[in-house]
Amino acid sequence: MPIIFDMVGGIISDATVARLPVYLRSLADLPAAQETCSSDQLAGIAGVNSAQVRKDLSHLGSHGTRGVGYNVAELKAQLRKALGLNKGYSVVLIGAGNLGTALANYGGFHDWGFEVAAVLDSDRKKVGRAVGPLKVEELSALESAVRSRGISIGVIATPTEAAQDVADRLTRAGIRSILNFAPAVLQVPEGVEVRRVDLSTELQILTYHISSKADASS
Amino acid sequence: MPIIFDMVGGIISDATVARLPVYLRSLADLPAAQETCSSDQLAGIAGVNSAQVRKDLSHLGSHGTRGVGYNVAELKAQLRKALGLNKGYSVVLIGAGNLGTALANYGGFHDWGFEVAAVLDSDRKKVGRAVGPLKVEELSALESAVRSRGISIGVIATPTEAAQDVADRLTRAGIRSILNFAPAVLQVPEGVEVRRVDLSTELQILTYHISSKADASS
DNA sequence: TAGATTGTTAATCGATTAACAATC
DNA sequence: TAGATTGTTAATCGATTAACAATC
Repeated sequence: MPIIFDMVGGIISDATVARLPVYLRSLADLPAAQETCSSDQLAGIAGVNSAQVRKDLSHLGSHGTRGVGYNVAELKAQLRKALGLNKGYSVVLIGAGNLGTALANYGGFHDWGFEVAAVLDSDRKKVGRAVGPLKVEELSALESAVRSRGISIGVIATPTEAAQDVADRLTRAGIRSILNFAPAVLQVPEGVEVRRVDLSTELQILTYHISSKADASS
Repeated sequence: MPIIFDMVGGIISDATVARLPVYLRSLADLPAAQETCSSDQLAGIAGVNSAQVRKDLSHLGSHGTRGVGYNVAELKAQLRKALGLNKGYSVVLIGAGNLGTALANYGGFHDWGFEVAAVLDSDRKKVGRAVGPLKVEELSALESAVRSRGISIGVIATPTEAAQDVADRLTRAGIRSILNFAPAVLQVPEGVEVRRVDLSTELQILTYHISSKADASS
């Protein structure tokens, strides 16, 4: 389990880190005029316990005001800073199929300072095709693209069979952060972080609950 | 926290349920000839502790054989059954943009018995457009589609602003399981399960680690 | 039998949350 | 001041895992 030292010298757990983007997102749902926000209100929007909000935010060295709450603008800035969103990040996207194309065109990327700097595909037929402002490149261009364009994040949107090979290439090129949309469980060296986003896993978790509710009521 | 009774009358935690699809997926990575699989091997592929594998599988009423391991085919069948994958599920997809189209065309759906039975969009310009074997329909067709086509799962692939309204419509139509790709935190009534899949959240978790590693080494 | 591996217990570990003193 | 809300402690709760008897 990765343990990261925060600014105060303590630790921020994975669970807390995973909630920070949700808080940031939740703050956007507040009325624009609202300058201050209580842990209770934020908890309501984010769907968590208010003590948890306060505890999570205390890791940021965030300073709310007792009796008042958190300054919304300040809190947003602190969350952005904690998440490292003050820098820009270049992303390489591998796989220019349906999903890859959708991801490359996804506007939400830019809002948080992410830029798709390269789209690669091993399929010769896709190479050269336009994807947003980019052209699909050969997969063999991966290493040079990563190095020359300062890419720090790899997004895998290939078929399952290709995912492990792509992950290997990414780690060999020095990438330490991978977002994997292929329904594969990747093996990567120590120090490389993989986040797996899998549509079928999510659907299967839903169906588990559907079918166990049906069982319970029969 | 939703607590579900399993076949043995005990409970299966959310964490365990979330690992079941990963085990199922991991079994596919075994050599085709391999008939039996130990918890240790499965743990290696799935990236978890072997005691956890055994504990998780024990909830299924699964019966491995001491000294031998788990019968692969049998275990697959048990996982599928536990996840409710023996039934088919009809899915309504709302939002026929880049992501929605990619999801509708995603082949992995079918592999697990999911069928996209309707694609809806509130944008008149998209209505009528072909998406795979379907035609995009008006959002107002939601309720009748859900009822007449036996739809039990809603997938939201709309812009953020529209997501809450769509969630409201889905729950009003009787949907109890929602997969939400919009970067919104949805408010839904008790008993409705929402799973949120958010690209920017995932990327932000990655950047947290990138930037905190950079801090630690400076 | 000896070796392997499960199923399960008990210990550990970590995460959540209630509660409340501090304080705006 | 009185009311509100934070920051933090301590209690609870739950999840992970080491360990090992059971047993193939």
